[in-house]
Amino acid sequence: MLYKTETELMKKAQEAIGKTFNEIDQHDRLGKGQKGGFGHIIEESHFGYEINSNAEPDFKELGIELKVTAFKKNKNGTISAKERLVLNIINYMEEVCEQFETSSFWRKNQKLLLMFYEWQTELERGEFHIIETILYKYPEEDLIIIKKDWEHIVNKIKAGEAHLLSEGDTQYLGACTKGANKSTVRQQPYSDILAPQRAFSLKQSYMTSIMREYITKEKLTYFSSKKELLEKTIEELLYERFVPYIGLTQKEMAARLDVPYNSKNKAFIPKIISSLLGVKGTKLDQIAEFAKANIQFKTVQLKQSGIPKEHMSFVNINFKQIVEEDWEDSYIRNYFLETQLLFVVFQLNEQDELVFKGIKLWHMPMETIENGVLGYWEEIRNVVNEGVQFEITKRGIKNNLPDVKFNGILHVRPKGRNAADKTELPDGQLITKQSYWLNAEYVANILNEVR
DNA sequence: GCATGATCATGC
DNA sequence: GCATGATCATGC
Repeated sequence: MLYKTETELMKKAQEAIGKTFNEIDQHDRLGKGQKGGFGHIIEESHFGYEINSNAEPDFKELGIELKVTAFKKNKNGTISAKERLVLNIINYMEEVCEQFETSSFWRKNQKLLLMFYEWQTELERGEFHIIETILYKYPEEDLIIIKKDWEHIVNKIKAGEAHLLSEGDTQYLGACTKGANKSTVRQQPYSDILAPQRAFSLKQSYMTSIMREYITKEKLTYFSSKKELLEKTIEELLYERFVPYIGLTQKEMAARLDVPYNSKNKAFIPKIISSLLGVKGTKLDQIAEFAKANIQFKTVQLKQSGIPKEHMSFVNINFKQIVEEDWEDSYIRNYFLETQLLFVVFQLNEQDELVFKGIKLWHMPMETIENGVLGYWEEIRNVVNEGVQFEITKRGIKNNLPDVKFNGILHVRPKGRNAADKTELPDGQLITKQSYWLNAEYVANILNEVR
């Protein structure tokens, strides 16, 4: 079946909206023991063409690649991409010979026919519905960044460091591992070290923003202009925006940016940030560059010694999940792989005022994730699997989860409404809600190079 | 003065 | 009511 125009193809695509995969599948691909994903079902049964794995786009006459991808509903009513969108495998030997315009990524993926289905854990796979379908062309602002990401990946291969590629290195376009297992490796041109096989991918955060734009109709705001993006990286633009305020107290910053100041209420800090970025009134998670690249901001208060006043908390641990997940798809690994933190750093001066010191855009190095964080994750699982031991002390209820001294990177500590705010462990015991915290000393080391 | 259990404030 | 970012409080 040939589709001659985009309109014709999209008309056909839209016929799938509202259908389940069971209704679409004509080749019993959902039956027991059958492999192959939803993409295969749509290709074969809905569009009626042969499955291939060419370097060319699926609908090659139109230069359109088909992708079937899932979103899930969050507890708060928003939606998120279930996963990153995995594109073509990177041939390290060949990609380095290309320009962006002739690259395998661009040739295959410049126009994407995206079909979104909702992932619902309580349903059988065949019961999932196609909810929306769109012909996606990258907005100009995004394409500038994607091109830089591609160049970053290729430059790393050119430096003989294909084995050191990491998803956290780039903003929207990533190089994610793809293979049967860790031993799936490939040759690289400028080093003898075999590198894990990787594919180009659109990051989960980037996919989430597409889905929110088209499914729940959310609008994002860019803080940077196309012109600026052409000349500078997001990181450079951020520094540029923040630099004029270095040395000012929080109160002075608020005054200069015309934001109401209240030393008791830290909510004015996000307001200061959106204001100095030039998008006053926009919530930080509605800033396009932040949402798409998954940049989360964190304020840090340094004591005069340069050590943060407090450890830094993250999400609460789901203990039932952590004992069941594999490391490769564990929550904490993915969080640090896919999240960039924007540290907004203040330091207490002699008058006990908080003075703006600078920012740092940071992601956790792969090595730290695969050693330190992995070790900590394993230890939590060990303790939970053996049954957490509690001890009542004068200061409260103590548990035997690995503490702040375990590896100098992160630890687990209570975080809830109060000590009675509890969650269930896999063995049925109750425990005060616990969160991951990055150790203050570790954060201090990260911030050594704050500009 | 840190370690660590407990708690606050806010937004949705 | 809950998640999240942030901070308090005190025994050691």
